[in-house]
Amino acid sequence: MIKRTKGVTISQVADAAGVARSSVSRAFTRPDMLSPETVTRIMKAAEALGYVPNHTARALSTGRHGNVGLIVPDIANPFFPPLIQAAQLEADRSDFCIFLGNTEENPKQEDKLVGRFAGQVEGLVLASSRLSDERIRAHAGQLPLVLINRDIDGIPRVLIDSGSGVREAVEHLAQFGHRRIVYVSGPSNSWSNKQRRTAIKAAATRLGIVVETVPAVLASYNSGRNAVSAILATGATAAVAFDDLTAQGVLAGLSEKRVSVPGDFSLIGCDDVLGAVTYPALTSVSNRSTEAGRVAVSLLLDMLQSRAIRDVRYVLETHLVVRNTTTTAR
Amino acid sequence: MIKRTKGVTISQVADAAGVARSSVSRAFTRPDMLSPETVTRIMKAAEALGYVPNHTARALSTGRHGNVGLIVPDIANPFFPPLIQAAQLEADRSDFCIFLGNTEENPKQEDKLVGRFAGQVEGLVLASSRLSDERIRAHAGQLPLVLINRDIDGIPRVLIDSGSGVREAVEHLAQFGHRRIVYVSGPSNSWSNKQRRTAIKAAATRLGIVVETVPAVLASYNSGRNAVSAILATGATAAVAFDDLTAQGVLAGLSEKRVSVPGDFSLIGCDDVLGAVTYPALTSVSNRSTEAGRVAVSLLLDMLQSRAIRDVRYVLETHLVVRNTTTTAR
DNA sequence: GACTTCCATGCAACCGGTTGCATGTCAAGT
DNA sequence: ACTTGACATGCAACCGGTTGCATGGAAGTC
Repeated sequence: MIKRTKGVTISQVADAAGVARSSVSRAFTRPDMLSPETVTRIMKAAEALGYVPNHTARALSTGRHGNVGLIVPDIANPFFPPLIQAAQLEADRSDFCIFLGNTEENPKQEDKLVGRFAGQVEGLVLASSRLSDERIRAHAGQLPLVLINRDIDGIPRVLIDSGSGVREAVEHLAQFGHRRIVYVSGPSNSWSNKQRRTAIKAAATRLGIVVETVPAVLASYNSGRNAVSAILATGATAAVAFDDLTAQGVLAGLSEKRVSVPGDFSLIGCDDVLGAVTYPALTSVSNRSTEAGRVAVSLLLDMLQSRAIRDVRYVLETHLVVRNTTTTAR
Repeated sequence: MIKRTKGVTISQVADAAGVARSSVSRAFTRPDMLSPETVTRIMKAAEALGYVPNHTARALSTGRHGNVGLIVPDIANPFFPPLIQAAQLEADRSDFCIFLGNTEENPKQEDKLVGRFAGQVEGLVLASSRLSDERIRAHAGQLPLVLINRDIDGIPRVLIDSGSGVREAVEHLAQFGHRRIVYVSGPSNSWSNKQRRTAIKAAATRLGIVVETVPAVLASYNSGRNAVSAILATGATAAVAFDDLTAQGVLAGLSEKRVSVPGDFSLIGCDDVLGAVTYPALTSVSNRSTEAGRVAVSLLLDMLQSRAIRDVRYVLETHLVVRNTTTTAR
């Protein structure tokens, strides 16, 4: 049977070392203020007792928790894990901890999480937030906030410009002679979705190509698969999907309907999260989620240190990664 | 420019409502102790000032943080997101928050995270921990701990018994006439890896089948792919991989080498995280990670409430899910 | 040897809540 | 009318640290 040791406090260490509580505190936070002998004596006593500073108490008196929150809509979406990892790594470099929240694409849950985190983190990164501008502004009034893939004036933000990559995608299809294409859209309250749709329309118009939009509701394999009938009904010869997951679903749906890719139909994903693991390997718009995670946290820590709110707008460009799901129009 | 509002404290609310601080506190935590009129008066004042209780201060005096930690080795591994989601959902039902940590498969990082979390959570779930038994025991002495896929006496644990499914996998291959198979192993410090290897050997021995082990170092697409030459060199006609990701890598490697699956070679994954999205759809051992996450958190919350440490050993059975990567031995 | 300086350390207030106990009030019981 | 008790509220200590200021002793200066 394992038994729990109750916490050793600073007072016990102080008694053991024969000093005041304040000295123990200083031994840990500002050892330069104490004589070296006192520090070692305190440290020895602390070690012997197994003392470990109480994070909560420290946070209460200093107002510094040493953690930042990161909220994402869906951990299961392969777009986010690299972003999370990079954020964690960057936070780690400054001895900060990341608290991760998953909202299941649900604004109410997101709101709740932000409120819940607010008291225990020094700042927050909201990735692909599904909240309204108003709610985000309100939260930004409470604590330092950095946004990823959400463009709101006055709030520091890191934007992955899939526009550049999507433009290349449309040009790529145009070169292959496609004249009628489909955009398989994602979540309607997603900033990226809006951005991609806009970029596709603009590029297509410029090149004299017709674009139709087929909604896939969620960014997922199944909604992509379910969208296939609608896609084929448009008579298009190629599609660009909101993301790789959706594209993968479309790929599966097409194969079920005996539509060969790229022979009969060309397909392009977005975010390049699947690499070459689909069959055939998916042509996709590159992803900068790792940089986005890193930059967002770095920006946030910067704000915390300088206690200033900057109106930063950091844009990361993307490009088309050509693989095997695109070819000449039938 | 957004400006930050500094926190409203309980004293300000007390002054505004003309009551003592303790009454404000009670209005929020035990309103039944106060007269209804006082409660509404306090609530009105709190509302007007925009008061929100300070989580840290509360945690300091009550010792209850209202969060539990969840530490996983690799968020990017599709085995974990469903587990994380389920854990979060279960925690939510009791108004607990999940703090997620990612260790990048690194025991040192894991140790650090546990220490870091220890002060801010009431309990911890370690999923597929890469720590030594000693370290885990040491941590269990500090705070309530529940393990997933790690079997240590005296510490509550939830185990996904892939043994049952793996046994079915071997029997399935035996029925198809395979006499020589390979186990593509995973991380050496993974409990699941050990469990699976043992189960395969046992089942194979019983059925008179030869098993060779080829290591894939990490549980990943690339290590699976890189293991292919070694796999083929054994002369085996089928393989069981540590997990689906590894299997997917093997699948890709085989296809590169023009070895057709299942025609020339049969392949079985583990954890069934890819569903039917590979091509051909992967036969795999089912996964109970959702239940594992839910049960682990529920167990932990239970421990927190009853302040007792139970020696629970919760086992979840698995089964073979047959798809299209297995057939008669060549 | 007296006076200033500086450094190491202690004292006590503070962070923002919670909670056991004391106090005061009012209504019911006898 | 006096006791009793229930109930609403306030007081003050406490959770475990941090930090501005006071203090005392040793070293430095003339």
